[in-house]
Amino acid sequence: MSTKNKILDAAESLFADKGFNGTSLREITSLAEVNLAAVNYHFGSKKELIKAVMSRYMNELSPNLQASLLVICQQENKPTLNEVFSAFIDPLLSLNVFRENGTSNFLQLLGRGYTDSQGFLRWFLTTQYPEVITNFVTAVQRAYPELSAEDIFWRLHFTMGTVIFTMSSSDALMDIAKSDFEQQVDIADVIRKVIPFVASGVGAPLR
Amino acid sequence: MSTKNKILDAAESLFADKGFNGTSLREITSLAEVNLAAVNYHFGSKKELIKAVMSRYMNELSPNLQASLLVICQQENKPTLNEVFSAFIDPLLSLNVFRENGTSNFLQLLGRGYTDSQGFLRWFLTTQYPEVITNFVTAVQRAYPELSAEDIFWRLHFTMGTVIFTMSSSDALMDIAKSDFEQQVDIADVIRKVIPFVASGVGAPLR
DNA sequence: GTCTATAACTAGATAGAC
DNA sequence: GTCTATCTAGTTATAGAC
Repeated sequence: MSTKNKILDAAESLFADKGFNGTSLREITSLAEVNLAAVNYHFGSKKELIKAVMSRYMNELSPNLQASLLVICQQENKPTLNEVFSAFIDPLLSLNVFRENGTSNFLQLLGRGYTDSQGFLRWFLTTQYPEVITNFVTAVQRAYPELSAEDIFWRLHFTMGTVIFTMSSSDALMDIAKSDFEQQVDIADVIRKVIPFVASGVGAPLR
Repeated sequence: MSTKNKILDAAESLFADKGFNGTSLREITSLAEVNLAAVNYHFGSKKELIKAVMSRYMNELSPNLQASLLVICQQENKPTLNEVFSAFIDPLLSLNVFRENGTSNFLQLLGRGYTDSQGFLRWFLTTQYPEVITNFVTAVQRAYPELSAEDIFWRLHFTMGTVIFTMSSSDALMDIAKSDFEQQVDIADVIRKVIPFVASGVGAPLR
């Protein structure tokens, strides 16, 4: 395995766990068992390393998600909101095949991107991968045409909040569920629990 | 105004904006216009300062929220979920009287506590202020008795995620709403928008 | 490409004068 | 209680030998 990939793998799990600010290049290179200077040789800076970690996932997820949403948008019958949100399940879970713990790592990283580092990652994602958002909005509009553009805007942000926050504390939540309820849950279970919640929230009656 | 309070005020707004990890004691003391050494003199350490900032809000909010939830729990008729969640509105908004931007600062800090600093703040809040959670769970159980304890646990965390995430990016969201939809919204409006969303999410049908 | 060594800087914390 | 000065340890980043 190349040095570059060893760094990406180590950075990914440390970033997901401790945030971007909370992780030093020294921790990354020592977990990756490569030299400290290698990060700057291969990526130029810590900021570029963060982008590279996220891009590796987005390039894997984005086409799958596009395809999945396209099916929803092009089907004859009007989709339900549950169907729209369920379109995320397979693309997200396929990240687990792509990389060990891929789904939860990716979603945690996404959460970090919105809270760490004053939104530079949010800017990066929305400018580099805008189609994902556009397609999603279209799908929601088909499912619930009475929702105004403003309401879609607000409720989609509520949805992102629910998912991102849940995923960024998913390890802790799964631990609590295990100790308090003897409930053994994995990331797929969490996704299946959160979808009815957000679908119902987005579909809430208007005033 | 005392040095101690100047530090608390400065720390609060910097922490809310840039996170606990992202804010240095030097930034805090220079915004507060006090000496660097004053933090360690008055609070002992940065960690203790974080606790002090949160405690100031929790001690204000907690009794108001308790009273508000008690009314819901003791009323004759079974409450709706909308009523339960609406019990949060006044106590949260009263933080704006207590401190400038109190509502949004507090909710942003709460969000930071779940993602920064590996959950030490979550531990602090749940052990120091357990009644808040207990009363809330009781109210939800009255409104929706079919929900199991596990489901309540998960859905309440989804709710926290929605609210906390929304509030921690509320400034950005209100700006976008203004420029894209000519919609002038304030923090109270955002709260009124989010409540039907979470009430409907918590009330989603079981499988 | 990979290493050592180190520059240049920032962090939290503290000793001791006033 | 408040200050300056400083310590120790951490950070990112880079220069230059191999």
